[in-house]
Order: sequence, then C-alpha cells, then structure tokens
Amino acid sequence: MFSLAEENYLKAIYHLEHENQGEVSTNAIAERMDTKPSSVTDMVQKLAEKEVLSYKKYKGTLLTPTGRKIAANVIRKHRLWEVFLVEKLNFHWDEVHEIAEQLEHIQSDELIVRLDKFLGSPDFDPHGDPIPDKHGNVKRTEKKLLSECEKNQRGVCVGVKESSGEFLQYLDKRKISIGTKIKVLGKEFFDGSMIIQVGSDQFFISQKIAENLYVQTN
Amino acid sequence: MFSLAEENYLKAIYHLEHENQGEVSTNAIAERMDTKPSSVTDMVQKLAEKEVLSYKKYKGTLLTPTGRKIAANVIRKHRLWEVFLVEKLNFHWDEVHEIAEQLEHIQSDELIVRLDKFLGSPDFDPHGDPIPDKHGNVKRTEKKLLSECEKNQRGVCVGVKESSGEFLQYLDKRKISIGTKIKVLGKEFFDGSMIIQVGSDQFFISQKIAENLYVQTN
DNA sequence: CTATATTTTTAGACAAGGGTAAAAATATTT
DNA sequence: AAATATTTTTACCCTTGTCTAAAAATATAG
Repeated sequence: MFSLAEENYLKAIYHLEHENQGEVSTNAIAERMDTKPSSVTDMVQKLAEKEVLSYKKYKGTLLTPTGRKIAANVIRKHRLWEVFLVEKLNFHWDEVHEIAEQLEHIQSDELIVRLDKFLGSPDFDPHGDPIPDKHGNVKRTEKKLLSECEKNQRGVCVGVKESSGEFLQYLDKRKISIGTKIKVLGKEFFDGSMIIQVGSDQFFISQKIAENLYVQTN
Repeated sequence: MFSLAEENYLKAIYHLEHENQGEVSTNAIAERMDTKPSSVTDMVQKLAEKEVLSYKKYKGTLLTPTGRKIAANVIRKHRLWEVFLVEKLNFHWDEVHEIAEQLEHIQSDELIVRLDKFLGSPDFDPHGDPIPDKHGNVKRTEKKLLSECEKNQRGVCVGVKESSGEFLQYLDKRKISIGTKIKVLGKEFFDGSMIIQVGSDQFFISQKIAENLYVQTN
C-alpha cells in the first residue's frame, strides 16, 4: 500500500491540481509540503513508478485516475474525522486540523464505513468543505451570486462580477479573495443586505456587494 | 517526543514486565515484537539513553518510572479507542485490536481527554482489561477464587490452589493457563456450578473446579 | 539571440529502523 | 572445570525519506 509520506504527497498534489488547473510544479509541491524540491523530485519519480501520477522531467506532474482516487480517499477520511471531532467530541472547528492530519492515515476501510454511518453520512466537514464519497467523487456545484444564497449557506468565493478598483480594495480590506470561504449568517429581505462570516470575522455587507461576488456553494 | 517504534517497544516491555516479574530479556522483546534480537539491542540502548528504561548489557531491561508512564499512556489510548470502536461503531470485540494499534499513536492529549469523557470514562476495555488512568495508574485488585465471582464478572487466571496432575490436565484441555481471561456467564446457587467463557469457548464447570482456580478480577 | 535567472534534477550524505552473520558473554551439561 | 548450547551484542548492509551542493534544463531579459 501507500506510506504516510506517499499519501501526503498525493493529497498535496490533488489540492494543487484543483487550485491551479493543469500540471503541478515541483516547487509548488515542495512549498506546500514544507520540504525541498530535490525531495519532491525523488518522491514524484517513485510515485510515477507506482503509476499513481504521470511525470515528465521538468514538466510537472498530474495524478492518474488511480492516484486521484487514493488522494480523494485520504481527504474523505480527513474530513470525516473532522466531523467526528467537532460533532462528537465538541472540538471547535479551528482546532481539529492537526489531529485529523494524523487520523486520516489510519488504515481500515471498515472503520471508515462505520464512522461515516455513525456520523450520519455527512456531505460537508466543519469548515464547509465537501466530503468525497467512497468512490472519490466530490459534489461540484455551479457558481452563483452571493446575493442568491440563503441564510446558513456556505460558499467559496470564485470570482467577481464587476471588478472596479474600489470594489477590489473593499474585498482586500475584508480579506476576501479567490478561495475565501463565506458563510451567510443572516439576510435582510427588506434591502437584501447580509451578515456574513469570513474566517473568524463577522460583518455586514450591502446588497450591492452581494450582487458582485460569485461563490461556489455546497 | 517518542516515535511510533519507540512507543511500541515501551508498550511491549511494559507488558512483559507484568507477565514475568523482573528484568525483561532481549529475546523476549524480540519475540513479542516479531523482530530480531539485534534490532532490540539497538533500540533498547537508544531508549536507555533517553532514560525511559534502565539497561545493563546482557542483563535485560526495566522501565524507569518515566518509561512506565509513557507505556501506560499508550495502553490507555489503545483501550479507550477499543471502547469507542465497540460501543460507538459497533465493531465486535475481536475485530478492534489492529485498528486500535494504529489509533493508540495519535498524538493529542486533548483528544484523549475528550474521547474519555465522550465514552463516559470507562474503567475497562471490551476485552475486560483495565484502562490506566491519566497518570498511568492501573486499578490492581487482589486475587480470589473463581467460585467467589459473580455472574458477568471477569477475571484473569493467576494461579491454582491445588495442583494435582489431573487438575492441570483438565485446565490444559480447557486451554486455561496463567493469564487466561475468564468471564462468568452464569452461576447456579444450588451446586455452585458455573458457565464460563474462555476465549470464544463457553462451557460448564463444577464448583470443585471453581474452588481451585485463583483469578484476579476487575 | 545571447546572458542571466529560475526551476528542476542528480549525486552523495544522513538518521531511523530493521536485517544478517559472526563474535562475545552467559548458561547448561557432562 | 571443560565443553557445549544459548543469548546477546557488534559490525555492517539495506530501505525510506530527507537534506545540501552542484549540474542541467528551461525561462526571462536585454
């Protein structure tokens, strides 16, 4: 099977593939894994031999379908354990990552089948990220405007509609950028304004803002 | 801190110390850990440097108080996870050992505090073994005759009262020896006979037998 | 289209943990 | 007590995953 180190590489490459479409560079992996490019080259060559990724010298890597499935399964385990830690052991959602990083490598398919059932087969982890199903498939949804979201919905910022300087400056001040997770805490029907959560900050936004932000929702 | 391999050595030595009183031999550790004596020597010397055990060449090893505490904590985690697997995930008690062998190495004190609370601070694991408390102390109880045990009590065989050949042969046939776990499934007041469980076997024993077996109960 | 900068790979080393084979110490027989 | 058997240790090699330094490939600038 795959070692702890190998699983971590596959996971990192999986995430990098989704962030920047296309080949993943050696340096990008090294930075993500907090290791040296030379170590990455070694590991990537080993994983290519195992046919979980395709690798062309100096050209970067891509997961094979097998590799993608393995990576998705590690992520599935990570996120299920996060749900367990928050829902059952009452951890706060920002305390669970490190523990889940360890738990995700526990090897037992039956354990995960039962854990999933015990948790009620959740679709999302406590951070709002989708949990891949047992085949490694992730529910991917279409983007929509933040203003179309309902109370308690979560989304990931994937773009803006109108990109004026003032608007981008506003987003910068609010620490919103591509990939930022947003949760709608409240919505006022009268004027379409919202209270949203971004990281640990909660604040008010007008309808005009909400109509200019694209999010990918759960 | 201590690596996975180091924790496993400490755990094995802890158990061996309790089984055979006194120094633990290199060969005994090697056999228990399914490794070679030469590897044991290396590791034992390393652990002696770290002052978790005392080691005299050719004389065997003993855990230091620090080492014993670390080992007891690993065992605590192992047994708490076994309770989780059986009570919450509905595994059968004989399916959980391998998974718990992995889970016992997850590093997070807070996780164990919360897991323990979630499980209702159990005193025993699903096999009937006591769970060390957070300071590494194990409830040790006095031995008594099996005949003094009540229904549903569990005990570990620690000796016999009268050791005639016939009796020892009987015990051999029933696969009962020092360390064998016994659970009282039923007790007949009329004649003091019992139905007991030994491993996965269940059978009937007379009062005469029950009065000749010493057990250490929970 | 060279020259320079950056990225990536190779070569060689190291630490952890484990294995083999032989030497050294201890135990057991006779 | 000497001879033999067993246990334990030593010396050396292997694998995994990492690092540093230098070489090679690619990208960027002038």
